[in-house]
Amino acid sequence: MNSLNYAVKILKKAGLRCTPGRIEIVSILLDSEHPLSQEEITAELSRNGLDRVTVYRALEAFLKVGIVHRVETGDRLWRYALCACGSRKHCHPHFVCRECGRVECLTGVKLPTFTEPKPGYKVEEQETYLKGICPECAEP
Amino acid sequence: MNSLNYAVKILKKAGLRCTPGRIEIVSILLDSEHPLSQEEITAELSRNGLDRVTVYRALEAFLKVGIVHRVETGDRLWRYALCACGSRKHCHPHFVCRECGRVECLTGVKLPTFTEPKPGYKVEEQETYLKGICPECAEP
DNA sequence: ACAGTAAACGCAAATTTGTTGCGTTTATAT
DNA sequence: ATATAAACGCAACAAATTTGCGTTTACTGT
Repeated sequence: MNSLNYAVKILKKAGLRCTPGRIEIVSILLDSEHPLSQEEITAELSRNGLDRVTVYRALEAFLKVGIVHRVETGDRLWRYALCACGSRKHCHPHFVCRECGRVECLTGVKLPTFTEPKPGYKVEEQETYLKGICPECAEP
Repeated sequence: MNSLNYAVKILKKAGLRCTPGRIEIVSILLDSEHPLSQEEITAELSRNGLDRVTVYRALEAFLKVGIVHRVETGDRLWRYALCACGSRKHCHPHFVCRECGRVECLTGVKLPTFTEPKPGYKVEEQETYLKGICPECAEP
């Protein structure tokens, strides 16, 4: 199934409307290897793209119904990635390159789970960021 | 030793000037159980406090010489805590309460260290945020 | 197919958080 | 005491995101 059709399916399942704009956003996220910011998404939209605000609102709606997760890596940009696990909890750590700023989901890396790291402190969500240098930026 | 005297010591050791403003900022951080934002610090300053910009610049200077570490927990606020370990790397995870927004350093909790989670991806710094509900906010 | 309705949209303006420029004050080494 | 670089205050700026509001559009139920 191509990503446009799959995007429709995702939106329908989430109970959101299948507008051309939202379908395209989901499809862009589907095709991306890493979480994207509003600006990156807007840049990939077809010529007569969407308003910034519309993209922000769509992403917020996606977050609310749990089809994306949101990461903040220290550069004060929200980035969004489709969330296979279907919850807002981050099931994997994220790698952030200090050179190019790209964020990568380390889906293969398992994390220890903390439920109550200190008496009375109940954990609902867990995020780990590994910051460093990615293979492309490490090139000599 | 009271926190004002200790603050002077910290600043001297870091090679920074002991101005009344910076001494007070360090002393506020010393007395705090958790990382503080510029706004929280400014609120705790004595009546004729400091300009926002001055606080930001002081915190930036502290970060540069490594006497504080900075956390960003997803609400787009920088928070700063004195750093016993003397490095900018975060040696412990942080707990973030979804109700009151307060951030706590989990100094007792050990984390597994990743050096190369994926071939070619070199980790320099590692941050873990545990988000949930703190004992005070969990009260019925 | 068609009308009604809530969701989605676009545009303008506002908000929030942090930064820069620049002239003045002050801690500290000499 | 004095020179000087660090620290400061004020005003203006900047980037990312949010809010308000009127218009358009996808979908539900005839």
